[in-house]
Amino acid sequence: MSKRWNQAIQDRDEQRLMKRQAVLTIGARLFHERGFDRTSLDDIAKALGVTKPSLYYYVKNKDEILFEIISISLEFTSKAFALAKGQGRTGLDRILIFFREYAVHLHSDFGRCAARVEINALDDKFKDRIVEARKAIDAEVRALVSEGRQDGSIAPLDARWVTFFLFGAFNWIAHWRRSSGPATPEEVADAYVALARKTLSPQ
Amino acid sequence: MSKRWNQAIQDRDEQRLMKRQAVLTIGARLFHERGFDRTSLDDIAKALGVTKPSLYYYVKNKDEILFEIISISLEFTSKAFALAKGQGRTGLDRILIFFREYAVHLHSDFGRCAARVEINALDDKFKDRIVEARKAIDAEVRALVSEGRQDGSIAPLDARWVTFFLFGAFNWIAHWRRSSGPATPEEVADAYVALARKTLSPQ
DNA sequence: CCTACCGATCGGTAGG
DNA sequence: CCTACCGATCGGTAGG
Repeated sequence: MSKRWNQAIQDRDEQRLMKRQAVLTIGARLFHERGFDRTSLDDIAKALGVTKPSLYYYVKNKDEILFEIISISLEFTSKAFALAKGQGRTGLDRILIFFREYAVHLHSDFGRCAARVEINALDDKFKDRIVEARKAIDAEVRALVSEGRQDGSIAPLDARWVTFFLFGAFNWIAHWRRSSGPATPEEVADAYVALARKTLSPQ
Repeated sequence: MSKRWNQAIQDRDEQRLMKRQAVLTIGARLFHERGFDRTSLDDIAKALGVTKPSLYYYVKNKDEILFEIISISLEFTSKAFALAKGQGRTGLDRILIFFREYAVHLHSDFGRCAARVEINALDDKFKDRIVEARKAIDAEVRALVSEGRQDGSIAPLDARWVTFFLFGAFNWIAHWRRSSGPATPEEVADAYVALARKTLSPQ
């Protein structure tokens, strides 16, 4: 096979991946704005300038679009966690680094959609995988709380409650933030991290 | 008109109101579990042991069911706020009394539904009224934060951020709490109020 | 309070 | 990547 042939295939695959990404991004935006059930595949296709059947060249079905969006968001969240574990010295440090990354992520199309859109519509197979991944992240943050309690950087709080409490506070950003708001994502993140520090720190 | 006649009418009206209440309660439960769009009027009717057209004797349409549920929840929230203002001495006291009532409310069918279900499906008239009522409550809680800052019971925090932060933390209860969970509503409320106190209190 | 029904929407597919 | 279409669901109504 000539180089040109390989190149052509690679370009085609790359184009396809990029277009798939466009489907997911527009999907995330519309699902977040109108909700999953109130967004039709025609809506997504229209926003991309194609017809509905074309979408099936890039995704298997509507459920897969939402599942992929949430998967990508969860991968980002895991990376934020790894970063926090690598950079932070105390348990408190690590949690705050994580939540700062997470707060900024909640301002992106994927982050917003993943945190806000209900997954009820998905079938059990998809739903279970998402619930499991979320539980894993929840468990990791709880573990950081325990570390922080032991190294003295975090007050003796119930890890379970405070983790739910903080995820709720942060996830809510996806509900009220408009992209055209007055504050930047970083400003919101800073304000929220300061409040999280106050909630967690000893005394 | 005889007494018996008046009594009969009163009974009929009362029965109708009670049945309307049953429609709303079942609606709230199903909307919370499956989402508004994924709950059909047939589902609600079936759960009540009647057929769909019968529902129209008690409510105007599907939108009105959700709007009424949220209105009732917002009325409860306003009452909680009035209670807090009457009982609390400091700004911090008042906010914590309010959020304790609110946290318990979030365990009821109406509270859960109002805090979790998206209102996108409603037409603008309904939606605007809900948004306005929510803004009013938000403004009242912010005012309590300012009071607390002045009387020294609350740290010098940005009232806007901390109010969003706390509402997010509490509203999230409606997302993860199962009625069959290990903790009682009061235990959850106490744990959350303790965290809110830590977030707000000076030092 | 029910039977029967309409009109619209929508996910997905056939076939090219 | 498109035209044309199917089958199912669902809110709401007619008429009793």
